[in-house]
Parts: sequence; C-alpha cells; structure tokens
Amino acid sequence: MSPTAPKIRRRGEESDVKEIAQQVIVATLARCAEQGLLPALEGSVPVEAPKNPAHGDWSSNVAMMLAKPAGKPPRAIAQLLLDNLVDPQNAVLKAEIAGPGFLNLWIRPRVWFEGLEAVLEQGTKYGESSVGAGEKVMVEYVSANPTGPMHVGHGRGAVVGDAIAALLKAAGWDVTREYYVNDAGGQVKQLGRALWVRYREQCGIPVPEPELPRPPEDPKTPDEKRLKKEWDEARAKILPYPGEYLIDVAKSFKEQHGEKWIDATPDVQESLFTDFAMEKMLEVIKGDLAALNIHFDSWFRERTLHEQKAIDQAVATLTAKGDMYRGILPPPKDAAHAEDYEPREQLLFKATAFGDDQDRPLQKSDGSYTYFAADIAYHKNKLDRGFGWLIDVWGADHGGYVKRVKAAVKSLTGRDALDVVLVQMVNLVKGGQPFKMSKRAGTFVTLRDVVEEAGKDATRVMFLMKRADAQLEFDLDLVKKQTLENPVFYVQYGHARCANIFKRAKEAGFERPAFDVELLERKLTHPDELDLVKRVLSFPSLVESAARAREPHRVVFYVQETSAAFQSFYTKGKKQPELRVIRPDEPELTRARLLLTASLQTVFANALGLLGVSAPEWMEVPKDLE
RNA sequence: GCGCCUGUAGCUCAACUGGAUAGAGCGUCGGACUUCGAAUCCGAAGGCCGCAGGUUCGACUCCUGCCAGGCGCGCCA
Repeated sequence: MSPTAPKIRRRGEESDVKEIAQQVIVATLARCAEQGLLPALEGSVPVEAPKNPAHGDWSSNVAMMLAKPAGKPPRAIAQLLLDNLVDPQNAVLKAEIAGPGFLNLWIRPRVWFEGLEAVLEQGTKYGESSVGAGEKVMVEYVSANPTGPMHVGHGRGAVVGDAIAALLKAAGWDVTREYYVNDAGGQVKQLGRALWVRYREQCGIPVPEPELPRPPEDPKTPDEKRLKKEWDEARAKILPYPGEYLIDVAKSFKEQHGEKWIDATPDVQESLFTDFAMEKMLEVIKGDLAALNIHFDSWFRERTLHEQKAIDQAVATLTAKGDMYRGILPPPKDAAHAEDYEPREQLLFKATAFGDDQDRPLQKSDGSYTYFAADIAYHKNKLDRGFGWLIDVWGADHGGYVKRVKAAVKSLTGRDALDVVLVQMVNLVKGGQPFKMSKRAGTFVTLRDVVEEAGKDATRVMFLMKRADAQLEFDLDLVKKQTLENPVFYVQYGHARCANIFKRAKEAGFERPAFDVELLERKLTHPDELDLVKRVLSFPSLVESAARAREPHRVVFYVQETSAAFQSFYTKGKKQPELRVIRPDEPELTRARLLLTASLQTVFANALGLLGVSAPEWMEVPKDLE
C-alpha cells in the first residue's frame, strides 16, 4: 500500500464508509466553529445515503439546519463548509452543493473496495454488530392457546416474531424467544370437556345433538338465521372444540386409559382430560412451528404464575406503588357489551396514569383474577428474570390490549420497557377470490397444510414481504406456484446464481481468490461494479435499522434490490463479453469479479439466514417452464 | 360512540422515520439467447401518495378535521 493511499480505520465488525463521511462533516463543522465562521451544531450530524445516485454517496443537510442559528442562507453555509472541508484520510473524491443547500460527498472507490475485506473476513458473521450491547431482550410471540393446530394467521406472527428475534440477535442483543402457554384459563378447560366428549364417542357413545330443531345448512330468513345461531351455541356447549383433530387425541387417550373415565366428573374433565389434550396440542403446535423452522428457547406456562402466587405479588407491588384502588368503572361504550353491565366496585389498576384510556379491573365478579392480572404478573416475571427490553408480538385482535399492558410495565419499571408489535390480519385468497374458512364446509386451512404444500421458504417469504402492521393478502395459489410469479424464487435466485458462478469458475480453473484491494481498484472499473460494492457494504446498517425498527420486511427488499442489481450487471455480459464474471483470458479481472461475487453471495446468504429462508446452491427449473 | 392499524400504479406492496424527480414485483404492451443459468435482462404505458386544511426552506412521512376498510371496547384468553 502506498503511503498516500487513503487508509480507513478498521474496527473489526463495522468498517463503515458512512462513518468516514460523517467524520469529514463533523471535523469540518468543528473547524468552522473554531474559526468563528459558524455556530456549533447541537445534536448528531445527519448524513444519509441519497436515493438518487446523482446526489453523491453521502449527503448532509447540516447547512439547512444551521441556517437559522447562523443567520445565513443554507447555500452560503454549505459553501463555507466546502471551502473548509477537513479530510485527513483523503477519502472524498468530490464534494458539491446542491438543491436548497445539501452538501453531497462522493467517496473514492478505493475506500469502498477496502470495505470488502471485512465482508470476506467475517463471512457468515458479516452484518452482525454490537449496537444491542448484549442487553437482554425477550421476544415473545405466537403464544396461541393450546387448543388446536395453528392456522395461517398464527403463522404470520410466528414468522415475523422469529425474524425480529434473529435481527435483534444479529444486531448484538441477547435474545430469548419465548412462547407463553395459556394453560390456566377457561379455554383449556373447555378443551378438556371437548376431549371427554370425543373420548365417549370412541367408547361408543355418540356426541349428543342439541335438543333443538335442526336449522337449514344455508339459513336465509332472519328466523332461520336465529335458529342456526341458537343451534350452534347449544352445540358449542356440548362440544366446544368441534375440530376433528381431537378425535385422534381421544383415540390415544382411550388406548392409555381404557374406558374407565366414561363417567368422568367435570373436575376430572378439567384436569386429567385438559392436561392430556393440552400436552397433545402443544406437541402439534411444536410440530407446526418446527415445519417452519421455528424453535423457542423457552415455553412459559401461565400456571406457574398461579402456583407461585405471582399474581398476588404483582398486585402487591402495584399497590405499594400506589397504582391500585377500588372503584366503579363506567359502562362500556359499545351497545353489545353494555347490556349486562352493572355498576360494581372492584379492584382497579390506575392505567390512565400511564397513558391508557381507562383504568382496568384485575378481578372478576367471582373474585378470581382477570387475564390482565395474570399478564401483569407474567410481564413482571420477565422483568425479574433480567430482561431490560420486552417485545411482544401479538395478533391484531389483541390491539385493544396494548395500552394497558404497556401501562402496567411502565408502572413496574418507570419506563417504556415494552414494545408491542401488532401483526395485522391475514386474509386468505384463492383463485383470485377471498377465501372463507369453514370447518363445516371442510375448507379449513391449517398452517401445516400450507407449509407442506408450499414449503417453508415460500411461506416465510410471503409473510415477511409486508410490514407487520398492514393487512396481508395470503394467496394460497401463489405461494404454491413453482414459477417466477412466486416471490420466493427471486429472493433465493441471487444466491443460487453466485453459487453457480463459483462452480463454473472452478471448472475454468479459478479458486476463491484472496482479498486484494489493489486488484479490485485496478480491475473493477465499471460503474455497476462499484454500485454493487456499495450495496454489499450497506448491509450492516440495514440489519441495524431493521432490528431497531423491528421490521424484517426491509431485509426482503434489500435482497430483492441487490439481487436485481446483480442480475442486471450479469446479463450485460450476454451482449458485452468483456463484462462477464468468468474471463479465462483475463485471470486478474476474473479474480476481481469473483471477489465481488463472493461478497454478494455472503450478504445474500446472511440476509436469507436472518429471514430463516434457505440459501440454495442451485434451483431447479419448474416443469411448466421447460 | 371511543381507541388502535391501514388507505400510494390495474393488483400486491416499498419509500432508509422530515429531504431532492414517490419506487419494486405481478399483470399489460414492445424488445433481447449458437458461449458465464432467458427461473434472466432492457424498454414503454400506468400516480391529485383517500379528501380538505395546517406546521416549514421542504410533507407520502408530523398536527387537526372528515371519508373508507380492518381489529378491539369490565368478569374470553
């Protein structure tokens, strides 16, 4: 390396070109402030990557921000900065003023190429950082009641939660993935009752019909509709979970216990039968999750809270803080729920003091705790286990619950230690039409059905392409298609193409080359190549921002865009052979391009890894395209 | 009635958290393979960013009010 060559500071994990640009601006501002040309800038110095490449590699709007305090027009300030630019590393190729007063910087290619060394050195670890500083964070997701197999909507929460956890881990947090098992409420008791009914069925006692006139399958008149509703309700009382999956559970219960529980008391139904059914359901759920390659570090059972008197303790803690009182709640605003309201003094949590719309009850009229009380105890338990940051991934149907739980956590910690990611509803689409699931019509689609037919990669990509807080159309046909309409192919294809290039290169006698910045600088002179290098090097900051924002969809877009840029360059080699990656007549050029290819393959593999999508070496052509 | 989420190209969605000319995929139309994978690429058409105000150098982004869709609204979990 020549003495005059720009040399960048290496900090192991993030040799970031953005840092260099930022340092230039910071140093320049400092010099201007010293010389009394400009007032000092409060806060951090904004440097960002413009969308439009004509605006440079990095752009800063400091001149606009200083316009008011300095009492000078932005462009004049930008000129001042330009005249006093401090660039000890000689990293800046060009700097100019543009638009209303942006200061745009172009960085020397050499500096960019230097950055690739970290990519190749770190390999599978490239993109990781330590911004999380090892802080313990818990990501709780899925937490579906163990009363049946998972449906497609659960799958979205599962995949999004899993990807968020992976992102945070990559960004340096100490992540624990936890599933909260609601094994204490009325729903699992009903599951036990339902199992008992199915068990009796196995013993030859048919499931009783409601003692009501049977309504028509397709009710039309209001009378028929009312009749059907009543019948359904009566049926649900007899068999709260009508799904066929309980039949298998009943068979295995009978195998194990024989017929001695035919006349089991309700107590036994809600203990022995409940526990048996629930454990089976948890196995089913674990299997559903495993099919998506999702594995939890911890399964936390609500019952442990009750056993440990944790709810009493949590209430005591809130009481000691002065956030509990006895009072009467106003009636619900909505007519449907106001009907059976009666004013009653009860134990209330002062949620309004922490941003909720209403204070919230912790006890039911029979004196038992509400679900919310248990949830407070659960979140307190998480905090007690040393997690400084809690992330809950919930379905949109729990949206009304966010404020009160955040309020409780704020009361317990004095800060906003809980973030809730609400995953909006999934609307199934089939044949271009909204697809309504109906158990009776046999059109109930489980998550497992989809994963088995479409594969985990296609399913995960479908869920991860969109922001969690937007509703999602899940196209049951599209996710199964083995064509390029299915987004999963393009997402994976960039990686497969890189892998294949190395296969071809080997056949042509090229091994994976060692890093050589001189070689890169000398040989990679095409603008597309430098553009690709920049995209590769933006990966760590992408991971960091996606992690902070808890938005895994950004990673999908990154892969698609980077892949598109690479394919575009690659295809130019069809018409311009001088642009091909493998050029047996030009070994140096080939080696340089293989270095670029290797770095691209690394970011593709790492990005796919964050998404939990496999990175194939080769992808078969689907039959209908041959 | 109240709270939360959403409204961007024909369809499905982005837009780096206030930046410069709002971008992709699919679909449509038109092009490109005797050689590194055409599962690809190039180009075109397609937009009052739901509507109306406001904040400022600058708004898809923030504030207010409407309109539309979704979710929820003590003793379900």
